[in-house]
Amino acid sequence: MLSSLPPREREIVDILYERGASTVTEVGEALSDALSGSAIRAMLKRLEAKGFVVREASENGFVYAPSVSDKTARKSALSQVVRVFFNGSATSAAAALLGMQDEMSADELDELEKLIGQARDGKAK
Amino acid sequence: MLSSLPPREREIVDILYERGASTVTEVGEALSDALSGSAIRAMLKRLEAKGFVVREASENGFVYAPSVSDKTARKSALSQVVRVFFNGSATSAAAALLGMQDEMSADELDELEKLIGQARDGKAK
DNA sequence: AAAATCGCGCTACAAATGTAGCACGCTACA
DNA sequence: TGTAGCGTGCTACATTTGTAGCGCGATTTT
Repeated sequence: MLSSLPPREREIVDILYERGASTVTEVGEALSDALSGSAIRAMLKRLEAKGFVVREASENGFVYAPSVSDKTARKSALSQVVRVFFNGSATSAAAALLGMQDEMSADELDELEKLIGQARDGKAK
Repeated sequence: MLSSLPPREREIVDILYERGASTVTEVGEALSDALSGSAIRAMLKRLEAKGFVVREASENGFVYAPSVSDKTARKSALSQVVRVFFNGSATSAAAALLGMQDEMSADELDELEKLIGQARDGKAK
């Protein structure tokens, strides 16, 4: 569980999910406050030991990536929030998302409507 | 930011959001693994010092509550997830929520559709 | 009123976390 | 062809977390 990670480590995996596989330097750039390379490496190492990230060698050094698939991670992050903040109701969470619609275009709303239709169909069957 | 909290402290605030204001004992019951009362109290104390929880005396001891309103916390939790796991797209997050629709009834889907309509109206104006 | 409880705060301490410094090997290029 | 620069992997260490034990006052129980 991501939520079992200490803040800094958590921040780093988050970066990895946000930016995708990255090198130590890239992680450093994304960090909220600058850290020494070795500090970052140490974090990454622990993360690797705990099994949250994997690394792979490439030309300019290692690239680190989350070991859990985006898909899985998303799902668990989402249900976490739903449980804690929305009484387990995915619907109210979705509603809240709608409320932050400054970032939602008309097209996106259409898209969502379509998805709702599909969900309903799936249910009907 | 909640995400700056160490795992255990985080777990405790989560409980506070999930269950609402609680006593030490109640927190203890909700905890994933049993802790001594004093351990919990110590956590809560730190949380209070950091300003994440507030406490208020009542008949049977203190009740602890998150200092940040549910509303605010929800919003920030949500946008956190959206940023990290959904490339900042609230829409795809909502879509993913739909995907977890085992828990969504037809009524809820209707409700959501209505909300989309409203969002669209708000935009149109 | 002595004894058993209960919630509380304090202190203490082991373990985990957060961070930097150092020495090493591999480029690149003056 | 040395020397300046990366990226790396230790090791070390201060701080923070995570947890329990102890002693205290208030409340209940015999």
